[in-house]
Amino acid sequence: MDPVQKVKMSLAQLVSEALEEARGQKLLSFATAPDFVIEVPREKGHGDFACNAAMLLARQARMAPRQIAEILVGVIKAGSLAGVEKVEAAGAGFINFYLSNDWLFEVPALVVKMGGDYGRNESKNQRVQVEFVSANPTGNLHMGNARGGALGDTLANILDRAGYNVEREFYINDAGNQVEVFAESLEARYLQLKGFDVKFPEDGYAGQDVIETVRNIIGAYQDRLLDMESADRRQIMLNFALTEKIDYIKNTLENFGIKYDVWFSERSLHETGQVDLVIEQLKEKGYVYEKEGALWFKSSEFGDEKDEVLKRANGIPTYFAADIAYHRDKFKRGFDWVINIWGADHHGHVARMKGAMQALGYDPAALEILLMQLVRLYRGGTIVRMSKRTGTTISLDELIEEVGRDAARFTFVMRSPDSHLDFDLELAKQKSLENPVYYVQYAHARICSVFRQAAAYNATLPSVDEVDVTLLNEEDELALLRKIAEFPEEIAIAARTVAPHRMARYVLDLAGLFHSYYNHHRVLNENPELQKARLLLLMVTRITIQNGLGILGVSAPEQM
RNA sequence: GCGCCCGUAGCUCAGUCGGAUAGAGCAACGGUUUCCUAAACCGUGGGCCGGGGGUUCGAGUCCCUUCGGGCGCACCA
Repeated sequence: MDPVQKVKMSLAQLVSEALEEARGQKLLSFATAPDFVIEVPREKGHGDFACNAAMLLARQARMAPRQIAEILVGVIKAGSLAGVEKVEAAGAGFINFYLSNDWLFEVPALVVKMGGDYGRNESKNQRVQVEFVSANPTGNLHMGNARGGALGDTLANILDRAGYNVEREFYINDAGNQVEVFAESLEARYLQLKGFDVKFPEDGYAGQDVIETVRNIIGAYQDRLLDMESADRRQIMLNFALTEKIDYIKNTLENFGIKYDVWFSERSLHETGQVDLVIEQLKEKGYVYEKEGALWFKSSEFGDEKDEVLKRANGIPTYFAADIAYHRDKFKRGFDWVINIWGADHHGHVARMKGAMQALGYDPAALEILLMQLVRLYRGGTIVRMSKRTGTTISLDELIEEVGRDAARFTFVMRSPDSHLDFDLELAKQKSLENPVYYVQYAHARICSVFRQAAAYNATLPSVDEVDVTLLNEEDELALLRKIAEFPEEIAIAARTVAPHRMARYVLDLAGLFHSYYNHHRVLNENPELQKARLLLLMVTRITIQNGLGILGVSAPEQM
């Protein structure tokens, strides 16, 4: 059980009882008990935990918060809860609790017992789906896809540890207009390579990688595509290219540490008639009208700026229509929570997609769209311009090649999704404590190094029951234990607030506390009992760092 | 023009439901050190949380307004 949660719950119980007691003794008068919280005060001088019940009750009880706090403190029996050493009213009306360190001393045994599962919250019996990257299978993966990948996979890991049943999904945009253009581009390149003077489509895919793909097609088909109806030729080329591109995407993402549970094809939605079906459903519900030959969805009724076309005048459904069918399908699959990670340039779609779900009778709040801002690449101080025209664009493969998967993943999740990300390639490669990834990994390696050193002295790692954990009474040691104790709660918060970057910060903070501790105290020392206790502290620090890095998809090396 | 996101220390950024004296890293300045993993460690300075108004016991956080930056506003995706 989450150690912090455990303490908070017993303190909350204490406060609830005090409230009832005070009401019973006619010291306070209120109808409903306030929805107070037990929190960790920012200031150390304000105790270990604090409660805001008195402030929340002020209006109802018609009494100054400070006075209420004092009444409650008077009612709480000092010795009524083991480990509570002092309770006092403070500040504007806080109730501060000062605890003995006993609750922290329970932490190491718990961490050792749970091992790789330390941090995991109880099962929620809820299914959540995270859909991310979903890059067009018409080109390379770029930095936006990379950030989305790191964020999505980390978020999925967080949700998993937070007790959800998680599925990762990739939506393959293998239908629609862009795919047509892609096919035309392939055909044009093919004919050009075969010596025909055909002009390349105006908005075609002009990248070098498309030419590569066409070379591969020629390798497979030689001249056999020449004497063929254009439509047939395009179909063959398209199927080949999509397969190749999807394989490429799959491989690259696997190199990045990402494995999907489901690869969902947009084309399948069209083929099974689900796109037309969903348009019909919306029509029946009265959210569709015809204008200038096209079918429109009344998204403006759901807070969108304007209505949106579902089916063009030429009879072809839009991407939006397919996307509605897709999201309907997600809900039909029974997910309690559906999360999408989109680039901020798609924010305009949020309102209408939620609106469409609402129109279909689903809860729009169950659809969560995490928007992420764009990425700017730097090399040292100078920005790396990402231009397809000049060919200076950096793909995810190249990034992994240059800085490594660990540094790339960490850097992408380090910042809040809604903050622009400056990715410094030089910093990410740097082997110094200034590099955040290195800083955290080094903490882990350092612990392993101490263990190796201990082994060289013939000191084995202690088992929990042979250690007197109360010897860990240095400020630094207690701070480390407290941080470790907070890990499960941190996971819960990161999940609840859909904030993958919190995990990176947590692990940085933890590593910082460890480095600082390491610099001040000898683990391997002349006092055998103290040495055992400190080795145990390092063991649980290591487990927590390992688990944290695991969530981030970053390796925890034993040596650096 | 309308909508969304951002604006916090010199720089890059944190800051769960509103909580007590707003934090971290880097840079700057001062000092210590060569010790289980390596130029590391300790300390100091630095802020009208873009501006203004409001809500309340209490606002970086919520509401309104204004300024600045990014993005979006197709029968593209």
